[in-house]
Amino acid sequence: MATIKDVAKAAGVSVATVSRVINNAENVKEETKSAVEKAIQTLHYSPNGLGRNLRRLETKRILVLLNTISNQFFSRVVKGIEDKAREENYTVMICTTRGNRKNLNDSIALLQSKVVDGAIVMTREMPEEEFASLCRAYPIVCACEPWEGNAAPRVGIDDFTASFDAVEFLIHHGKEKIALFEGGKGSYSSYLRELGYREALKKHGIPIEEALLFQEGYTYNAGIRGIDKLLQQRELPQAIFAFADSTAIGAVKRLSEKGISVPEDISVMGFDNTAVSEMCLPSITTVAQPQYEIGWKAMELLSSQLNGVPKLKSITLPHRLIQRDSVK
Amino acid sequence: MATIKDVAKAAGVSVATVSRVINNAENVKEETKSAVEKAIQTLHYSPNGLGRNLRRLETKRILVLLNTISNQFFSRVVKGIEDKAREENYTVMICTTRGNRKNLNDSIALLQSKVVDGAIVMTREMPEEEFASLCRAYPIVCACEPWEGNAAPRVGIDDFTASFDAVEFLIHHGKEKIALFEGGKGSYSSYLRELGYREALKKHGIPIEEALLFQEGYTYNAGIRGIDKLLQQRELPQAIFAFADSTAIGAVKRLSEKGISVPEDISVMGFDNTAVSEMCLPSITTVAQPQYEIGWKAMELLSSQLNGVPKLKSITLPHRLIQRDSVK
DNA sequence: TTGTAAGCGTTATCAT
DNA sequence: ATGATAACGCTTACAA
Repeated sequence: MATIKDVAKAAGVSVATVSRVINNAENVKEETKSAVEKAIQTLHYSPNGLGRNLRRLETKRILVLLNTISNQFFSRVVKGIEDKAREENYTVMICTTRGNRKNLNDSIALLQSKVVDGAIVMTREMPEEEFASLCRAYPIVCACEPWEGNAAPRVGIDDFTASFDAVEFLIHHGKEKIALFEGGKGSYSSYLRELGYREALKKHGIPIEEALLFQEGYTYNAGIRGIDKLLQQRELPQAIFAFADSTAIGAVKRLSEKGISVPEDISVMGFDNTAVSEMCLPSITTVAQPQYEIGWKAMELLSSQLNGVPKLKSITLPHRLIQRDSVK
Repeated sequence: MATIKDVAKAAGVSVATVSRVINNAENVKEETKSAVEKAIQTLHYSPNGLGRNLRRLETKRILVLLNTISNQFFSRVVKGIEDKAREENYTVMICTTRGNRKNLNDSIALLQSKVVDGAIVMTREMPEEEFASLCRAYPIVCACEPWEGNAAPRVGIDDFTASFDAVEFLIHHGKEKIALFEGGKGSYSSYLRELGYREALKKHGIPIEEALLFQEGYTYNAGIRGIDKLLQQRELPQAIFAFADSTAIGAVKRLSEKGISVPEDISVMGFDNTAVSEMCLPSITTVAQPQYEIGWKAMELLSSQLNGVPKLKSITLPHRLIQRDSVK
């Protein structure tokens, strides 16, 4: 590969001049400029980003940290991040942890070793305190997943209230016995949503049955498993509130296999308003999160942080209920 | 941020020694080593990757180039890539083009500027010849999307035969009038699959009706649009073969809205065997691609290329038919 | 076992 | 308008 030196030699100028041409500096004679450009052409020269980054101590790249990319919900958030990033001339690189601590460490190494300027983090495979100290050390913004700390700003919805609203909606539709398919013990968003559920039932004087709470995770198979457990109980609830659309869809699927139809026999409510929730039959009534905007705002916070603005506050964006066919 | 110099000073040694400690070199006295490690601790030092990469002229990172991450099909391929990459000590970074030429250029810049060592490309937003010259210049492996050139190896299925087999399967189920929901004019995989369709009909002496071929793309909405166009024709076909599961699901959805049920009134066949094809109602009979293995093999080819092995041949992996409920 | 110093490919400062 | 040259942070001969 040709380097800046080769180009300089070929064009009969100094490396400084070549650098000026590459970076569109004002003060280069038209003649010299074209000579350099010609040399660049013939040598197929392309500046080495590592050298440039090293010198400038910035990369104009940011990292998006996800558990997995096979998740419709996050992919829409990423779109928001990407669009805002483009506007600010950042390149977005996505890394996935797949729930694996080693992968997480590798990704964090990208921050430490300055391969990226900052990160937007949507997964939390790390002890709280450790994560907090990372946030203090590097430009980091959290998206979606809430946490108790505040070492980094977070952009997302109010999980408690969103859940509260959804449950109240079900209650207004005459449901009292409502099963919860939650996101799993480790998830703080799930924890907050459970609190919202409890509060809503309490407000309406409905007793809470702990046997109706299932901690199977945010996946499709969680819905399958949840139904299998639920069917072992002696009475079916009137509704199921799943904390992810795919879980809701898994539930609908298993119910239908068992000859129970939604929404005639039981109502099912999802969460996230991902594309599938509209695609499936019946379409899923769900709590919409403004995914795209969450991503956009997160990137906005990160970029201002990278431009020296002191760490900004967290942002809570509005959720809303989407009525479709799975709740009657 | 502390640099290697600061550590050297703090530990009272040279930078070379610090470097040795960082890289676990053999010949460092235990005593010196622990002194350096202590200095690293107190200074919160972490080596700057840019300097290291610049010196080594390699990054141990590879790029995965996708159109979008909101695609179940590709996310499974990426998993295969990631797992193999981990085994070989590479970090995977994903960039998306979103069909935008500028984004593609940004991503390619990562190759040119040596931010990554090589790339696995699954999108083709570029004139053939231009892409070929890129492939000659950098370590690149293609996955999934076939192309006529061979400047880079490609890992994927035999699209022609896969389609041929699927159509013959439909014919064996008594379908003769089969509509095709294709991937769009620009897609070479779609083109090959159409050829497979034509060949299968020809073999069984079934005349081809050009009016049954729809070029709406690989998306859910393509399925919706396809049905709307199809319903304007005077007679419904006996089957629809969609070149993507999500397109098949879109078709099923629209059909059901129009009171036409699958598979009773019409059969629908998908392609890819993505998770949703199993999740929806009815579940979709489809052509399975070994996504995970495609990703794994692609990474295998890339890594051998990065290790100096001359460019290897393309690999064709087997497809298979998955019978579910959408074809009767 | 350790240190010195060159060099990786840039950019930026300071002369000229 | 252009050129020398010193960084940027690291690794690695080569010397000691």
